[in-house]
Amino acid sequence: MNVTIKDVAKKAGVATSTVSRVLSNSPRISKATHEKVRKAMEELGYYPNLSAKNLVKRSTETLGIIMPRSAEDLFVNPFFPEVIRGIQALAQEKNYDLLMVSGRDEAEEKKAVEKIVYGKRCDGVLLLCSRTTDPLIEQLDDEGFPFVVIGKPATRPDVNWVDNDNVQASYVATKHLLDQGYRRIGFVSGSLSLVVSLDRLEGYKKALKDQNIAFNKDLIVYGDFDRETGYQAFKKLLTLEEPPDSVIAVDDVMALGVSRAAQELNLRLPEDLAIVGFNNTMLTEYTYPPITSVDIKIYDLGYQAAKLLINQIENPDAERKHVIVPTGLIVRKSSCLK
Amino acid sequence: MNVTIKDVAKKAGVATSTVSRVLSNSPRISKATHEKVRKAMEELGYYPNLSAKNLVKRSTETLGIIMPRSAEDLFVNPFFPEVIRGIQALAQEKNYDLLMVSGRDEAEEKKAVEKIVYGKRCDGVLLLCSRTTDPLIEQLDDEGFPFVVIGKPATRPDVNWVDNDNVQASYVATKHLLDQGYRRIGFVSGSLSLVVSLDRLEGYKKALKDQNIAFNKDLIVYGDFDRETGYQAFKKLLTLEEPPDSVIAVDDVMALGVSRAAQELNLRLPEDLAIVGFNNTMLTEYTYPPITSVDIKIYDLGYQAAKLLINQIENPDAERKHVIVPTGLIVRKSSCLK
DNA sequence: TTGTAAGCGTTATCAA
DNA sequence: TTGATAACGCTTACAA
Repeated sequence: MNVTIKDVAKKAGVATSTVSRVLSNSPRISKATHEKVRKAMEELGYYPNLSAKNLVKRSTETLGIIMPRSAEDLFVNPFFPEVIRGIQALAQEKNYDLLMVSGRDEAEEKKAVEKIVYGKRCDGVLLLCSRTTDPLIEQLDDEGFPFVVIGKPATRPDVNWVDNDNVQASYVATKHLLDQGYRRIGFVSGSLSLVVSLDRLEGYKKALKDQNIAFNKDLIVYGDFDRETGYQAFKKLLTLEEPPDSVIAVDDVMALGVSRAAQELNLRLPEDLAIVGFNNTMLTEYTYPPITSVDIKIYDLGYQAAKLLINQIENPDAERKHVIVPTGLIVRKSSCLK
Repeated sequence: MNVTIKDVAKKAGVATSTVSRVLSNSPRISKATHEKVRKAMEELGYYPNLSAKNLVKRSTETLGIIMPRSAEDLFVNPFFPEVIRGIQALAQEKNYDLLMVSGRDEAEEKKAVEKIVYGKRCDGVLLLCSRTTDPLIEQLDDEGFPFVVIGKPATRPDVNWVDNDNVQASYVATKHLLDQGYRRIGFVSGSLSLVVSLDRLEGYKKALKDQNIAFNKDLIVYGDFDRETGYQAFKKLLTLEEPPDSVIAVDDVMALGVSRAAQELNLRLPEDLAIVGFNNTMLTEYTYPPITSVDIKIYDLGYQAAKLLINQIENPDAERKHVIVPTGLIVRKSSCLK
């Protein structure tokens, strides 16, 4: 049989309310009874039933994480585990649990999210990037349910989000290549329907402009955040009359594809071609030479997102916030002539 | 204000128990009232409160996933996201939610697990491999709480687990190299305190024996499941008077380290050196040439583990089970002369 | 087929 | 500083 607060109360010779107070470390309790009750709990092996607690407290101390829908997003890109780590770190600190939600398609996902949101199984949810245009955002927003998006949403930029300054980050990356003497910088972008692609392209343009280098749209190619399309994108760049002397890819995975293509063609890195990626995942070390990458501080993104979310949960009237996580450029062999 | 079962009952002009029956699709309910109640729910925007349900049903339809403790395990090795995918797939099917648990150290983790287990926040837990010698296993086992380990535990091999036949898998990998004509096969192992390392070594030995090739312990070196130690391990093999003509690494990450070292030394793959890895992660495609790897079906491991766990939860007297997930060898360029 | 009412294990209010 | 007791929102005998 299960040991409940009642058993503890009986054993300690007090009322259940007293046990409850001990449980929540209420100050209105004498040291003596506190000890007495603690001892009874110990002896009986008591653990509070969280469902009961949640029911009456109308909160769960749980954050929902809406997972990327596609296997690729989840699996191929090492972004995901790292952002989870950051989220987990804060959750741990604040004593929150983490619930993972997913669905194979939009309908299934919607159902799953509604279940935990309206079912009050969590107090707020985190939306991992890649879904910055998700209808879910609007639904949650209209509902007034606490949530935070990792990655600035295109449709409702006024909701809570954490993101990098991608314009700035891309500017720095581009400037780095220019400083190294590269002049024809190819740009392997993701779909322009993603804010992140647009922003990074903008930073790239800005850096060129600052150095009075004309923007050449032939140098912009598009991939899909996977290795294969990075590979293809670079091959396309090579068909240009004047191929690039360097490449920025908006994701390490695509940068890896570029590196692979370059290797197959016996291009020397960085002499014949410099490569810069984004995200500073461990993938940068998975090729030779290692790849320079913009460190977007994935862990911090997760950590800050969780922090913001918990803050919103605990202060319902707090105003909405946008958190910018600073980036850095990690220079490695692939772009470093000197 | 929150809409509850009472509001629905009132609106539909029935008792709360009737609403509850509709909710659980009880057959003892007339079609007419069913419709009536459903309509009321619809109109009021009713969603069942899961805490209340869990409280009375004494179950949560939630599985706990005990995450790897170290960031490396979680992050560096792509095993993790893939096994989660498998778990998630089944959870989805069976309508279970997933709770992630972690702790930075053993004490913290223990507390977190106890909280959700004794707090009845989940009905069972999954232990991800890498912890096949965890004291947690014994604790949960003694407690009689449903759990499944991914990876056969060293200490209590009689608990529920799912794993591959690693002896067999390694046998096949070794035989493949022998069939290709390689004779001096280096073996980059993980720590021999792990069952998986022992098993894979055994399969290697067995294959050699079957071909009457003497086992040479100098060809066995040890790494730590990361790229750097794979790299170092291979360098060590090269100091042998007669270096290997091929290498099996018990993990793709280490195989990648070997590949890197070989590349730096201008060894041609597979002519000068063949490489075979384990796990068939996408990393095998991240180097040129792509690496042959034993596909241990990570997704299936997760899927089967969740299946076994849910079965144990729903049939408490079911006997313990060990599930073997079949492996395959994915031959790629790194080991394929022909 | 439906309704009544007693829990499930907590917290919170109000008295004492 | 403590104790009764009424919620919290649901399920489930038992009765009707």
